[in-house]
Amino acid sequence: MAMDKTFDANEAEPRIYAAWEEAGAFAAGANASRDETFSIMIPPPNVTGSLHMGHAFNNTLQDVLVRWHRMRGYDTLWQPGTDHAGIATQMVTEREMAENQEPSRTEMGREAFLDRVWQQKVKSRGTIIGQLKRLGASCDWSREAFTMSGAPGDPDEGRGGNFHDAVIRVFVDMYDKGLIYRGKRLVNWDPHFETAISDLEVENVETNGHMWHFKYPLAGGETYEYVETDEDGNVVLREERDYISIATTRPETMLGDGAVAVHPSDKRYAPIVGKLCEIPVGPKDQRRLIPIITDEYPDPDFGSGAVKITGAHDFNDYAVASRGNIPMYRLMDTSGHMRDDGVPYAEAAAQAQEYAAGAPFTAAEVDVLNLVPDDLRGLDRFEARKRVVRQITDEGLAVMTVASDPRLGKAARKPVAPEEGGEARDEAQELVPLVEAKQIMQPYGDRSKVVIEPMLTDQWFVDAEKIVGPALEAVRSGEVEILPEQDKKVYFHWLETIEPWCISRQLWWGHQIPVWYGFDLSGEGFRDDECDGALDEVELGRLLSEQSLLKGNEVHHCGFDFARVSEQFADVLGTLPTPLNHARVVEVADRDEAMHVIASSLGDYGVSQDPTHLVYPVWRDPDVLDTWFSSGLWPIGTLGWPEQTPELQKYFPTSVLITGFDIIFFWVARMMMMQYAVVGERPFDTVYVHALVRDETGKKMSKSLGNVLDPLELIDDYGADAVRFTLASMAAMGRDLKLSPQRIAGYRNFTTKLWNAVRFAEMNGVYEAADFSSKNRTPPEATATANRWILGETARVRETVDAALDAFRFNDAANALYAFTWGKVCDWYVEFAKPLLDSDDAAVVAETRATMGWVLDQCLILLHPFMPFVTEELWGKTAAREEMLVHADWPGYTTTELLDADADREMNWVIELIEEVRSARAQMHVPAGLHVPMLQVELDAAGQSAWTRNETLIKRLARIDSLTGVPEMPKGAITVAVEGGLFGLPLADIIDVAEERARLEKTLGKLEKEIGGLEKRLSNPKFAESAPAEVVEETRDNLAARQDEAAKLRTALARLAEVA
RNA sequence: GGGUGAUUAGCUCAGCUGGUAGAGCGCUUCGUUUACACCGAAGAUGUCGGGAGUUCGAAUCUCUCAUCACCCA
Repeated sequence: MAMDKTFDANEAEPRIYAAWEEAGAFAAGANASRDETFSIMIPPPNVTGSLHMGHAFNNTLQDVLVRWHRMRGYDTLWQPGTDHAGIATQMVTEREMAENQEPSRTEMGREAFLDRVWQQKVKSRGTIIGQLKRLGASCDWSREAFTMSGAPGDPDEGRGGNFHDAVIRVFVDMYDKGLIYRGKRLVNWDPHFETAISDLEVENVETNGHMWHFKYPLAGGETYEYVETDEDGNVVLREERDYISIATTRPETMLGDGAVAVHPSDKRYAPIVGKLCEIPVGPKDQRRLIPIITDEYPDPDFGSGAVKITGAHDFNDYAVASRGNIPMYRLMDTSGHMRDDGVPYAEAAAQAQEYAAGAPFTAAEVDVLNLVPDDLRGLDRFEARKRVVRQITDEGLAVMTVASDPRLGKAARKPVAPEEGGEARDEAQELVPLVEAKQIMQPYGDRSKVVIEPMLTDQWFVDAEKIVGPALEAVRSGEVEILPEQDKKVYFHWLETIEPWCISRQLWWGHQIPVWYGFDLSGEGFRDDECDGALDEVELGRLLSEQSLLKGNEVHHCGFDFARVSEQFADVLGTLPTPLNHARVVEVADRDEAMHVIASSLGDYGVSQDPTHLVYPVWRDPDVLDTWFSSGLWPIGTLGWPEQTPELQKYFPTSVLITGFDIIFFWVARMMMMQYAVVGERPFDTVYVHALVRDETGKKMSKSLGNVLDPLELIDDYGADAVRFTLASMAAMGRDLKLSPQRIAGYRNFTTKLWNAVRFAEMNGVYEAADFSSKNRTPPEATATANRWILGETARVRETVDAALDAFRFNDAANALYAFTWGKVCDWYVEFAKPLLDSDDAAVVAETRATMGWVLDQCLILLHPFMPFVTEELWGKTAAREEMLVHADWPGYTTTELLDADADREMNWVIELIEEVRSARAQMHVPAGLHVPMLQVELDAAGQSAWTRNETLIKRLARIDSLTGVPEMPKGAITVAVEGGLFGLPLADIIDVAEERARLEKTLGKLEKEIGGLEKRLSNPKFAESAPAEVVEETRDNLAARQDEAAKLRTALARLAEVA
């Protein structure tokens, strides 16, 4: 069998992967030989996603651990699957629908749209899975899960488990326990997708913005003395004012102001606290007056120190408004346009004025009011901003400043050119509106990339504070380990200050919230004047009025399905007077339909007086759950919970979670909270948090920067093994890794190196010599020092790799294997073996073949978790094997068993000698191919026996043709000094004496520097006292050796001087 | 503003519990030695960001300054 010179990754990888799958090599429990389990849940990629570098990194690390444990005989499960990724998938699907000119989402309606998304899911699911397979991920694909499996419309229903049931069950359970509630709160609203999103889905980006300064005139033209003082209390400004100055970055929200707040300690505004001021925008006749209040929130040193309070459109203002019972007026609709509903402005403003004057109000009443002036209604929020600014400025209510005010930013300060009449103007006199150029943090949706609007809406929340306790305690106590250490702090910090988690999304693709609403028929207390337990006619009349229904409150119930919820509604109805207690609960599409249904049903009853004809319509909450609510259940959900499946029993809690730091909050923390909340157990023992993959300049890879390295292209170019090995070798804990194709090429070369080492063995009959079929091969007995040495080195690297992987030090493991395979096996052992394989002694040849065969097999085994393809290929190509490499037994031999200290010392001496000779030759320009004689001046007993045993290979590798003992170094020879020996190369005629002197002096210089340091250390009496004995001894030995070598070099230099 | 981390060879980075600096890539020179030119041999380059402290001894521990990055407001 002749092997090619290189490994053809493109040809071999798909073939090998198919063979693994064919053999069921990745199935849960495959190759298990012990009871311990090892399980990993894949962080589910988005079902419509494609493999990026972060996935490649993340999954390489998982695969290394999984393959390692599987080979070690653990009962191993790598659970794969994908995430339905609510917003992302809905976005992708809608984009494709638009490209194909299909009807839009709203045109086709919810049910048809969901069918369409399911099609999309089925279509694109294979992409990411196929890409993971190309990477070599050894997941148990027969168990592939999906975070929405079993949901209505799932074309695969029955296969892939029923994640949907688990999710709904958890929602209901948490609802029943009071951990989930509905509330009107300020949430981050995405005007593009028209849904609420969680804090974590908001990206704050520093952008160039403006801060406008406006005057809010005091009501009734009142004035006060405004006094500003410096730090020492000296008055720097004193003037009569009839306004309060407000700075804002969002003028359009002024329309919804409910108050102006100042800090209670702010003396400047103390005279006007409690008075009213006027919002300087809107129709002049209906200018709204709002109170000036105090609150701890305004920073007196920032801006004017006075802050407008718009509770419905700013998170800080929301807090102030909540504290101060300030009405929160919603100004925008779901798409970020100024509201265009409700009564005309004049009417709304009049109502608001009553609230400002102290009239009682409810949140619902306030929310109905539209305080957008008629001329601004329906405008985009940014357009409205422009108009508001213009209106105020035109009216002269902007705070003015000189044109040279540095706060205006560079553009404003640009001097006016003379030809434009600039010289004639006195810039300092010209006043312009104070619009500060300012860097502001602008919130953007992480998916939509549009500016997020804080919006006051009804949403569902998880009361995270109530379930955070066990998640915190588990990490504090060490029940769950988070690596690296620093990420624990991040975890703690977030959980300790956790906010309610908004879990409802106004999307269609997702788990629909299992809550149904109905009209609250008992809310206002029915009168039963006739005391007959039946509804009075007047009440019926009231109910009949749709207007009454419109204003009525709603009740809701939560349950696993409609059947269960309808029982709950029926129970409530049962407490109502006749005929309502006879009503039949029916499900309708939405509130509007419910209104018509109940009205006509009551109408029927009015005529027929037959209570059994009455129906009570309920409608389901249209919202779906945040994707992370379901992926938070990934560990138990994929294992079949709520069923107590054997897999759940066996593999839960899982062993390790490997994930990027960017989803510690999104996912890790939530899995912790939810697993404890639902099953009361930790989801995993250890969390290994890895860094981000960046480009070679350290920038985050992003499509917009165009610096993405596509792992699939890299796999095409260099092979999956090279990509994997690169990632593993760079996986030092806690640091970003900067990836360059050059580095991957380097590791591709490594696979070639390995390939050719095996090729060499194959060409030298290694694989014909022994039986490679047995699964449990023991290390061969070796007599030759080189063979004994490499056995010890093999044991060393095995111990290093296991220790490193045990500690999640992937880079240490990979680098140790690289150094061993290339630096020890290829650079030295293969070279040492050449003369041995050429030996006339058949026993030596046989022993060397056996050793080489075994050592190379160990390379394949130990490298397999990192480079599964090339190793499997070589494993199968070289011999008939009992098992594929993927199921080979991971070795357990130790240095205690295999490391021969004498052989180790001897071979290191041989290596040193060869290196010294080579170095001397190269520096002295001795032709590389020339075989030269060598003289032995001094050689101790150990050196003598080392030489004898390894003569042929030393001669071969150092290009020496003979060794002759001489009493002293001849003049003009090249000196080679090693531990316990002094050699010379008598090449006086071909070398340059001056050059040889320079070479020796340089080496001597280095030695002397070292000797100086060592002597200084040893001469310090405190060193001998305080340092550990072995350190002192080591230092002494070291010094002696250096001094010995230096002495030899000095002698050599002296001889050289004689020549010159 | 709060927090976390980083600063080591030309570049990208290792260096875990303090013992006197390493790798890969790049660079220079040499090389058709029958595994490999995706190779081999040899070589050069570092007051480990500045300063101070603890210690017999600091890249490593402490403090401080500077610069950069990321996360959260």
